[in-house]
Amino acid sequence: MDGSDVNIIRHFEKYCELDDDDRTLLTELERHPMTLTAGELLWEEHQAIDAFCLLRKGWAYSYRSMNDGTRQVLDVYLPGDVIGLREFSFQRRLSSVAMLTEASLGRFNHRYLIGLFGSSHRATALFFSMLAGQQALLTERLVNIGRRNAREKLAHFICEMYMRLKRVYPELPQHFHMPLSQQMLADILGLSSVHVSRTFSELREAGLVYRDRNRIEIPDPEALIEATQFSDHYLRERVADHLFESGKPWPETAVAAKGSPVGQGRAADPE
Amino acid sequence: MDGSDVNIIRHFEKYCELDDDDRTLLTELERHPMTLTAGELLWEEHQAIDAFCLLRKGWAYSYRSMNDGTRQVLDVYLPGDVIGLREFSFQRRLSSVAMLTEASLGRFNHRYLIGLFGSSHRATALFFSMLAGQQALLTERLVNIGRRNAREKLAHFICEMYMRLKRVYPELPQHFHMPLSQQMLADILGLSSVHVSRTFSELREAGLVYRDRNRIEIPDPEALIEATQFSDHYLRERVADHLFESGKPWPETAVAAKGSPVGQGRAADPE
DNA sequence: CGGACACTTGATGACACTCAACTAGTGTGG
DNA sequence: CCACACTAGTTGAGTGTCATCAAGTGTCCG
Repeated sequence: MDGSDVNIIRHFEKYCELDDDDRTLLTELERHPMTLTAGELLWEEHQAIDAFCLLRKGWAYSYRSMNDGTRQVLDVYLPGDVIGLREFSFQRRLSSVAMLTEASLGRFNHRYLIGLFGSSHRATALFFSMLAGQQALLTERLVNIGRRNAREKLAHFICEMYMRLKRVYPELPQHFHMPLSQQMLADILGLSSVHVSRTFSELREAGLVYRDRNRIEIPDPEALIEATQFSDHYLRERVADHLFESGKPWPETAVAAKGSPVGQGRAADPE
Repeated sequence: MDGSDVNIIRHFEKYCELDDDDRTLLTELERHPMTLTAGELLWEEHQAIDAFCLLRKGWAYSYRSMNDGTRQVLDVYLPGDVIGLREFSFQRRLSSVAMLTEASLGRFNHRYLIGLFGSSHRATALFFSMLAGQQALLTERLVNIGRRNAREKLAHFICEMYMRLKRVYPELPQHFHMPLSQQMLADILGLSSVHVSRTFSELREAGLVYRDRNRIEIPDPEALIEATQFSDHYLRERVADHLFESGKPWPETAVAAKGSPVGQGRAADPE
């Protein structure tokens, strides 16, 4: 289950190879963890920015509150995720962050991050990669909210969580704990909580997803993936190691490729 | 008008201060531009990734195609924007990119970017900042699509474009050229083109936005901003210069702040 | 002049929202 | 141990926003 601790450094190495110096630099992130309880706020929209956080244990989420009292959840964070990276270049928080469970967090600030830029290409690439990965999650959620119906939205989201959890906990069985109320799911998916309830009933009747309180069971993952047309492309970020070998960079060697689209002619491999 | 060229380096300096070496490094990006015509594809989803692009002139957009033939637009790029950064750590394109107008692009690859990580903290921070800024745009669009009705969606989007254009072209008057068909707007906002048409009529009747083909006029920007509750927080990214001075980084000096949320007590200034 | 394309307008219906009543589980206090 | 409150979720009825389909207008362009 997800009570077991995640080895953060080992988790990072899924994104980008690291050497011993990198690892030493990054263990700093875990030196002075703080603990928050479920429901507690990490920070709120509009506050001055003074830190980023590495989520070591537990679940968290970020959200924007609307004037009419509704809200939109932007991210759900799992152990190993870095919170607040997106606000790197802003003066004030763009979203609030709160805990979904008891959680342990390591803090670090801009100077640490910029110091990292100076100390290690690989660590820099790692953070760049994590930011890119979060962005990929966001674009997928955008598609989900903009272009799918309630059933597809919910099924797709559950698929995504399943896949993300599997990445963090490779041994994850076909049932798992997902500490998200139906109201929270509604805030994530741009639905009403009532409709989330109905949609769960639909998925249960279709035999795709069973739910009991916060326990989710996916009897047949393949079937769910098929039903939602889920593709995990956007969850497979990894910085190829050979990129760090010194090689010929563009644009120095670029041939002016006037009029011919980049990559045109290189057809996508059949998956 | 937006026919006039944007000085890219000067544009970058709005995001992060640069020294002469940084500027020299970055001018490389413009050395071998390529030109694409309106409608032309830069790349397609699932293709192998071999480059990023700096948009020097013109407009572009990225999108995801759905199985049912609809699509979701993810970004609209303006001169000075970097395209494809989000795919930094992926093997294949997550979205297709096409031109909205004739456009000029500078290409660069991973090695150039990673080389930059080694050459300049400031340039690294600049790219980090651009990635963060694009993510902020995405989160705002997520809120827009998830939690607002058609009228608010359209008005908010027009506000956003107006503000973004003003950042690139400070002299922008209250009317401007926006090369987006109603179908395209529908694909951006998660609506149907028919409903976009109706919504434009509504905005016209409310006296908020007048439209003639691709020309948009905002007679009273203040009124529109007020009506949409628009806030430009998320467009104001900038890396503070003092962060580059050597100072005490966390987490080395972090005091374990057990149980007390980061930033708690620092109330947001009244805006 | 004809055809393509972008947009407009009307009619109809589906999907999801709101409101409201109800159930089940959980915690609290007497 | 039971009464009560509180929360999360379920279900039904009525409503509304927006999608879809279809017909029609205007403009551009050869």
